Amino acid sequence: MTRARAAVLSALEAASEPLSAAGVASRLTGACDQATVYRALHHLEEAGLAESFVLHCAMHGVERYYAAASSTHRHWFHCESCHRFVDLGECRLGGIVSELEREHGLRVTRHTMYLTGVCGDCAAIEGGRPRDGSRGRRGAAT
Amino acid sequence: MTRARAAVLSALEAASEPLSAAGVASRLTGACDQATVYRALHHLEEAGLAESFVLHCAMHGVERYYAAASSTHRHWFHCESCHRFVDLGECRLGGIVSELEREHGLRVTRHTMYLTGVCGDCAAIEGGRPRDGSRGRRGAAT
DNA sequence: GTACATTTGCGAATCATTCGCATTATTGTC
DNA sequence: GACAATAATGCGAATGATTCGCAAATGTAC
Repeated sequence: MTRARAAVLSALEAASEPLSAAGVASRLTGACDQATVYRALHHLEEAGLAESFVLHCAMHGVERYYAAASSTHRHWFHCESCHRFVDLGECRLGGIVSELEREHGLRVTRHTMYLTGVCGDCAAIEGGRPRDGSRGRRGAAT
Repeated sequence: MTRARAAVLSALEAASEPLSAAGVASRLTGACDQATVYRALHHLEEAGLAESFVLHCAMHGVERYYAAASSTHRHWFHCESCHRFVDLGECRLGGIVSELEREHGLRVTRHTMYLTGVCGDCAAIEGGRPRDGSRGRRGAAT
């Protein structure tokens, strides 16, 4: 594995939540080019070392987020107030997915699922700004 | 409701599957500006008349797809061969979502779920091009 | 260590989506 | 039905994530 790819993979593994390409790039000290980050992320996903999904959030717009692949497929919750992710743990959709697969005669190769709303921390602060609201790049948080 | 918004809404209602902004625009005879289509789609979604999700497909790239809101929340399957959507019917995630909400102390306001793979028709054609593969705009179907 | 195959950097290009602003359509009110 | 106030539309340009082309640099097999 090349240096750039290894660096991108460790960034994903070190993170406690999915990272966008920009998020990965900002964590790479020996900065490598953004095109390389994108290519590395593609490569890691194809190699089964990372999983990704596309999510829209008011603060960051539409971006693809990557997480290092764990032993089991996982899903995430995204807080629309603090813009952090909460790990929802192992996927529980197996039953529903195979049910739908059977009922509709499909061959499902992949599924995407994520929840959005307000996390416990932010809910506790009664709709105000959470304790860590300092992560955005692009404004627009109404 | 203005003419443009009404036109966009009927396009969504007439379609048997979710449409991207480009898809809506291409079905509007008395063509209105693309910016207007985007604004109308936003408006309809805010008004609860449409639902949307962002999906990536090899042929069309990342796009947001809109469907006229029916009485119940629905989910879709996207075929990676013919690039059509299959309606999976009423959402069955209620149980799982509230379970996760409780377990993680979240307030879930929205969830996104979709399946991708090969639909029955395409599977029957053994990996070949399906009967209707003539819908793409941007190349890249490897 | 050499030669060949890959990957990286850099800069420019794409593509969906959004913005600014002047013009036009809607809508409630007389 | 005409009028004023408000919101929506068209047009053109801008934005932001992502991708491409190509030359230089790195990784890998022998």
